[in-house]
Amino acid sequence: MLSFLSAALAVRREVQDHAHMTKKMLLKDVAQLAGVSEMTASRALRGAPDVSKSTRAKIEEIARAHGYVPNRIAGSLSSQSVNLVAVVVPSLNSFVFPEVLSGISSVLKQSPLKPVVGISGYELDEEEEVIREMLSWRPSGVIVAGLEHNDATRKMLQQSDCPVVEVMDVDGTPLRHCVGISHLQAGRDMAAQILSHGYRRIGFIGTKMPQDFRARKRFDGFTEVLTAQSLSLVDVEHYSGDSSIATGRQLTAQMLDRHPDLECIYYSSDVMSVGGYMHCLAAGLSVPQDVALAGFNNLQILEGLPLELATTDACRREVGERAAEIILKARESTGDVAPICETLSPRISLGQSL
Amino acid sequence: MLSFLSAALAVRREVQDHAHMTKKMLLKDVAQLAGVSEMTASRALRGAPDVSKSTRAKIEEIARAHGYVPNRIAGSLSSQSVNLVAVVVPSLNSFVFPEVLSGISSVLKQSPLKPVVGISGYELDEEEEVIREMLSWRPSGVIVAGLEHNDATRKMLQQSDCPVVEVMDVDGTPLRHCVGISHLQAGRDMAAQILSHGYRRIGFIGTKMPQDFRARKRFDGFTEVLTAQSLSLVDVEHYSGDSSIATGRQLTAQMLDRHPDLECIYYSSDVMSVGGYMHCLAAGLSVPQDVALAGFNNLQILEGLPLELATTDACRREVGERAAEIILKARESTGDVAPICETLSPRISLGQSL
DNA sequence: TACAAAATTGTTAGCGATAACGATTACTGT
DNA sequence: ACAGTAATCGTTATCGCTAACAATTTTGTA
Repeated sequence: MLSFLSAALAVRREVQDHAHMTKKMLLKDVAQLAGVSEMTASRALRGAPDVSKSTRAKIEEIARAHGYVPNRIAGSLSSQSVNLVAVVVPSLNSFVFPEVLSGISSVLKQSPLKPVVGISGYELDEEEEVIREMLSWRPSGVIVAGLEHNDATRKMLQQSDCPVVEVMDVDGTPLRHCVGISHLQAGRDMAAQILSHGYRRIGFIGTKMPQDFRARKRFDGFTEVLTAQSLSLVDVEHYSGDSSIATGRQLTAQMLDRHPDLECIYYSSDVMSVGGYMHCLAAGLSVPQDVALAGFNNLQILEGLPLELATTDACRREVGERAAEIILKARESTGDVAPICETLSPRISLGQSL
Repeated sequence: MLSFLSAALAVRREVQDHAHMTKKMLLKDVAQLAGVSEMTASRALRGAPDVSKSTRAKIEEIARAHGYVPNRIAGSLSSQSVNLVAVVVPSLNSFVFPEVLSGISSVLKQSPLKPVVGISGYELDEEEEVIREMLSWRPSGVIVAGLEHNDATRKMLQQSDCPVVEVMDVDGTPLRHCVGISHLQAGRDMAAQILSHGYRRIGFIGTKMPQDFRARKRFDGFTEVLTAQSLSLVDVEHYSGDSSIATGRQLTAQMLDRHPDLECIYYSSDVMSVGGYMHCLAAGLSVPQDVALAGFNNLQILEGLPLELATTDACRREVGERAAEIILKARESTGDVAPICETLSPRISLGQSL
């Protein structure tokens, strides 16, 4: 039953014997062993042209046999180029950014560029530090979530001579390139949908606004439409910390407790609306008859629930793809690329919860 | 209502004016402007000693004013040290690794080290490439999920002169350091629990085994205990691709369709067991009366459900913390650190689904 | 066969920072 | 005021690799 384990062990032992024989291999060592100059070895291992088939093979063979791992620090310093793209996102727990990353990776795979992720924790000062750290490695591009940065961050990004793409949001002035959706409009659209379904007593549950600019914009767009109809939110609840199903459930319970006649709740995230739905399931409330629910992001966790919850797709994967394409385009062209700003159209899924 | 937006715009414009005035600042430029040597500027900006309070202040001021971002490529090449820790995980979508990362980050924050994430996609050859890439940057440490690697990967990791910690699993022979739980034992324990509750007609739903060694070990441990009781799994379902609630729901529906008399299902992941639970909710089945469910990982999404699902906590955060601590310890001590292997004890939560 | 063009290899000079050590200046006590 | 030590600051030599260009070999062709 465990045969695959013992097989693995046998292989490992065999390899360990070779281990101590080898010391830190340098390009110089490979070159010497191959009887060529460092330059030729360098060219061969990089796949550069101007190396004969035979010597290239010999060099590659020696490098592999000795487990040579090129020192990219030295290489990058010399060639003045780093095949990394800095990707700065607020969090990886929120279920939303992994998909953006996935879009970025899939596009970058066609190139030698590799994404490197930094986490800003929804804090502008932390973001500054993360970006400074990433820029100190002189990446080939920067993709950063959001349009809001502190002065120091903006200055750094502008002075960096690599392409910068701000993603996820288009409501504001981008530093240069930008891909995303209008959260202001997403909020407005969902409000319109909710109103068109006849709901009037509406509540909102969302993150502490100063932390999450995009959630704030959705909130603003949402209330803007309500106000235009001379309506206002019956109740608003703000939480700090990560969104979670548990928090969504708890806050929903509290809000419905305060306002049993609430007709609809708009959440700043699907994770929260799922929590709200869980409360309804546990409390025996039927959705949308007793209360209607709507979230945001169109996260994967919505799939498979007994009921399809209303949401707005934030085009996360596509945002990642487009951003990466802009980086690639800027890399190819010699001069500056004219600022590109792509506004994607978020799609509302009404599901069965409205 | 949108006042915070226009404020942001005003600030941005002001900054842009400065942008074009500055070119690529080098340490040499900072030094020159401060009227000191490169060395003093370097020392000042690094916070190294042997710089007077006043000159340090002057240099820092100039650097900040001109938006100088040190070139860590040059710095690292010179100092032969890189303050990065490579973290290689199979996926970020699976809900499980972000928490490991979080544990790592929290510990590394006490040091100058920063984690850098690489994704191996549950493929050993992809893992090899990712690790080669990371090692080429000469990190101060490597944390990699799993004990199974191909020969080339093992060789690289052994030859690298930085500490290597394999995490999440202890069933096998670690290259050197290792922190995790025994998945074999986790499988056995859950089987024992399920049997002790009287269930006999049991099914299993899990990932395609060759991809995920730890899921395979849980499966092996699980069936081992069943076999010891002369029992065998009534049904086994394997899926490929990422785990998701939708897949869990669908496969559960299919399995219960094939075997309506099934008493209990063990899943390789909580994401899947939640899906199973969703099927039960939708199909009007009561858990555990009609069917008992058990998952693995103790993911956050379990919190807030109407019913607490049985699971095993994989100590993800703690694993990350311990691994980072080993890296730090190895960094401090001059010589080699004796191999450390920490086996954490996974805690089973029975919840109400068994 | 010879000679230019093409293909392959080698040489020189950094890339931008820092370690190590040397030089200078600033204090300290008597 | 002056030796002696401590606090600052500067000079030199890399770090490991790669552009750019020079040198060499191979190839093609008249």
